[in-house]
Amino acid sequence: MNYWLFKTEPSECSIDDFARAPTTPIVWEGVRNYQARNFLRDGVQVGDHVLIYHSSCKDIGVAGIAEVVRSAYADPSQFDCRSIYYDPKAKAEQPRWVAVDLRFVQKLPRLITLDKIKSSAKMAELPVVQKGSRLSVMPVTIQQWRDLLALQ
DNA sequence: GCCAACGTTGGC
DNA sequence: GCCAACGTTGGC
Repeated sequence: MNYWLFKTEPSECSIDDFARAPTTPIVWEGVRNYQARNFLRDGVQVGDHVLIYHSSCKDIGVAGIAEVVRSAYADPSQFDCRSIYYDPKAKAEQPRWVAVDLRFVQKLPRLITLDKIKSSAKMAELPVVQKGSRLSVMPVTIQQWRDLLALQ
């Protein structure tokens, strides 16, 4: 089992959206970066646990936890010309992008803020605090997972 | 809205 | 395959 951190802009989809419909699978689509896609396609497995991280917003940080319930499949939004994620170069017989499905596990009682993560020496190696790190899907070690959740 | 740090594109 | 120009991300 692996651990991950997924970034999302809460104005698009936030932990509260998931909490409101906790039994509805969360379709994680729209990843349009090859390195992040490769993690999704080759690494993310059913049963993996995921930190939901809110970015590009007022309250930045880890907001909750989800679990993978479906591994990588062709991201439907790449074929949808009305979608902001539409990719005219993607072909049905050779999809470029993949999606996974998640299940809501919990919203953390309090956000683990980026400030707090940065101020923890144990989190120095966490990809999300590395300079220039912009991946929306990043691996997290079990130790980082435990240490991070211990910050709350 | 600024800007650093990427990633992508396309001409050559 | 190089690299300049352009686009995007995301914290501040």
